[in-house]
Amino acid sequence: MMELTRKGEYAIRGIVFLAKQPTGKVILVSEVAEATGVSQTFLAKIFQNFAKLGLVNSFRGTGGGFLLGRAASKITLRQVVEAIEGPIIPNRCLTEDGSCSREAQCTVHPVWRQIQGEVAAILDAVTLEDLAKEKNLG
Amino acid sequence: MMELTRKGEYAIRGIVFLAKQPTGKVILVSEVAEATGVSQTFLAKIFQNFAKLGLVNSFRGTGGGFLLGRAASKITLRQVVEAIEGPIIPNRCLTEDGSCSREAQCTVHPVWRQIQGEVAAILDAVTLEDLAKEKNLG
DNA sequence: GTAAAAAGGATAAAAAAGGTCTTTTAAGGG
DNA sequence: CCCTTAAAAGACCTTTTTTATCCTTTTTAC
Repeated sequence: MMELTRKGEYAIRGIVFLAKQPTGKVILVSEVAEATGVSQTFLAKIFQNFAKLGLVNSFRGTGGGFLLGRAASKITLRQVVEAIEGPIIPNRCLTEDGSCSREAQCTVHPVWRQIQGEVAAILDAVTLEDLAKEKNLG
Repeated sequence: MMELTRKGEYAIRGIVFLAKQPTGKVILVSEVAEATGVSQTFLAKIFQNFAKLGLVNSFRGTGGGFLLGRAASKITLRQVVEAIEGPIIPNRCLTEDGSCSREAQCTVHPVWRQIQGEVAAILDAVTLEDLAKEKNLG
């Protein structure tokens, strides 16, 4: 349950790699793919997705590539995950207000809401800046 | 992300319906299916699954049917969800110790662990007894 | 023995995930 | 200013998973 897809996993690896680069440096998808061990074409699609949402900026043609769309400290893990996996929705009936005809009586409903809230809060609290830091070994 | 499948949703509806019945009363799958609005054959599979794990008891033949395998207060929502959806694993690398070669360096890892822990705790805290209670309206 | 009910196996349609191929855009040399 | 080449963007295809459905078998009460 609640498993991140490969796409989501690759997405995080890729954008964290970008976040580790010097500010303003343009990086090729091929570089990111090699460094993260992800298929280049698949990663390219993921980055397209990021670009549409402004999480990364892209430049086409010779000399093109990608860089972060804003400071690493201004991109949360939640934004990254939701860009690729869609909103955090543990159950269909939380998708839209009123879509769950049983909402008023449904005792499970508040549990999903609670999970949704907790997960969102955890992911909101982590930025790419945090993730790009080298971890203390030992 | 983290969406419960239909199967998981039906499973919860079905077993909560069982939990609402008088203790010891044997219920047909067809009854549960009708009451919950789920295809009978599909629900039957789900209940077979529950039976294997002892969450419900089943009786074959004439006069057969299902009832809870133990008191509703002793069955948690987590047990129900994991019976159908499998363990709560937000990322593949949490599946087994050592399976993530990057674990030591991976800065994302602790975030998934935290999510896993929070979600498990929320689901652990809810029992079928809680879910079977009529909700206060108004 | 017959009918009722769950168990189990096989199959199939639909959706999602994963991956590849073609097109468009842009830079730079001649 | 055109041609070539590098690179992202977008369209397309394949595989796997989900979501079922149907049919046969086993079990049990009467």
